[in-house]
Amino acid sequence: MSDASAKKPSRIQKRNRRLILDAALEVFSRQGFRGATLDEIAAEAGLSKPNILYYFSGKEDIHVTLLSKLMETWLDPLVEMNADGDPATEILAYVQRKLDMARDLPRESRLFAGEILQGAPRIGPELTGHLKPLFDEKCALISDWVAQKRLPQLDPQHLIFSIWATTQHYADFETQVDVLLGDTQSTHAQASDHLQAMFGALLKQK
Amino acid sequence: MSDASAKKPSRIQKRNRRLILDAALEVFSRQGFRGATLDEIAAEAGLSKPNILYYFSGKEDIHVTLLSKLMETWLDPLVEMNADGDPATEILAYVQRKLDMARDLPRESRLFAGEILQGAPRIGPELTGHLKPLFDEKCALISDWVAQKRLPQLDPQHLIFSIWATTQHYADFETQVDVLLGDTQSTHAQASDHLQAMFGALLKQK
DNA sequence: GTAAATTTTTACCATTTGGTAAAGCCACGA
DNA sequence: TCGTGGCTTTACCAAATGGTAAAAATTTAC
Repeated sequence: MSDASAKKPSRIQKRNRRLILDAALEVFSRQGFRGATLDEIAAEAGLSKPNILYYFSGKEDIHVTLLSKLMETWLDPLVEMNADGDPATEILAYVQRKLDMARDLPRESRLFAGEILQGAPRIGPELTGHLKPLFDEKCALISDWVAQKRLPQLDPQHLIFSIWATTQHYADFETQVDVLLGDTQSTHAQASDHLQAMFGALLKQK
Repeated sequence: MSDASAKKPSRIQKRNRRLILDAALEVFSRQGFRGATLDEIAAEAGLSKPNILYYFSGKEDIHVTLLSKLMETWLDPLVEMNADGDPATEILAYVQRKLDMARDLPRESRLFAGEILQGAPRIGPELTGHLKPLFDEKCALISDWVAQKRLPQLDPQHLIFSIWATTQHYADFETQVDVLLGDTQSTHAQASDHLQAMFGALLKQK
């Protein structure tokens, strides 16, 4: 009847697990799974390596935990896209939420990008299990909007790909963006203006 | 007086260096620099590890060689964007070349993406030395087109980012695209249609 | 305050990894 | 046929890496 996960975590457990996950996010997002080392994560977290293995059963456990927690956050902006609103407004608001998220959670974006780049060896099931149903649902919604002539003819699937690609680009390719733009302080605002204009032009053409 | 690189490479040297670089491209593009191992590259190339180190001075040498060779190919489509052509036509043709390249050279795209994701520790100088001047030049060209009213008001820098992001997405996030589209045979054609429509709408609005 | 439970450290270990030394192999010209 | 130079293999090595055992320290419950 007893369950290992039934006990409520102590204050120390909560603090240290958070320290570890935060450190691991930093390291995994830059080095990928195989490139990251427990020593590096330990150093970043300010804990000893065996201490880390007291809280997680291994390197993979940490990585999987990170990816699982991330998935919910990641899908949230898309979930919020509502069938009741104005089509173009809803989609442009989604673009904005996605762009804001790339600014606020760049490490999460890179973690996800790295995992997909490597062929999604550890997150594959989540993709088919969680992402795909939501993706299909929202594609169907956009298709409906098109059928109702509330949007011009367009390809819902590739529209969503374009939104993901353009927004996440600012997190995943941040290094390149920084090199090419110099030290502009207003990158986010410019990106927002551009993306709103671009997707606006696509969605509002008659 | 003698130079190590002066001797012309033998047939065997050319073949084996190509084998190694091809294998390394496969491994580095999936695992990143630190995640890749010489053993894996050796196995993929069908050579022994010491034999690989006979042709390259180390792991980093292979990686840098790959990235250097890649850079030229990578910038080519942008170089071809011509000041003499019709603005919208030139830009849309660039989008198409970039998309074709993502289809034809997905490993190269992922290699580059991985390097940028990791903060460009080994390609940084190439970015400022080669990419940035070209980027600036083409941004200036697009700016001119806008100033001449041959294009609507738009942000050249972020336009180019959007082109890179949307086209390379099909290579870098191939795993995710495959999961979400099922086994469609016509992904490339659909992507092409969508991107031409999207960037067309932006460039041709009055 | 003290015993029990939890957390942290110390001291390891087996495997993997990038890299080296040197012997062996092999093609080819004299 | 012999030697020479380029290529390949065998046998290593030191450092790094993921992980473990168990003692030591600390917190918590009573």
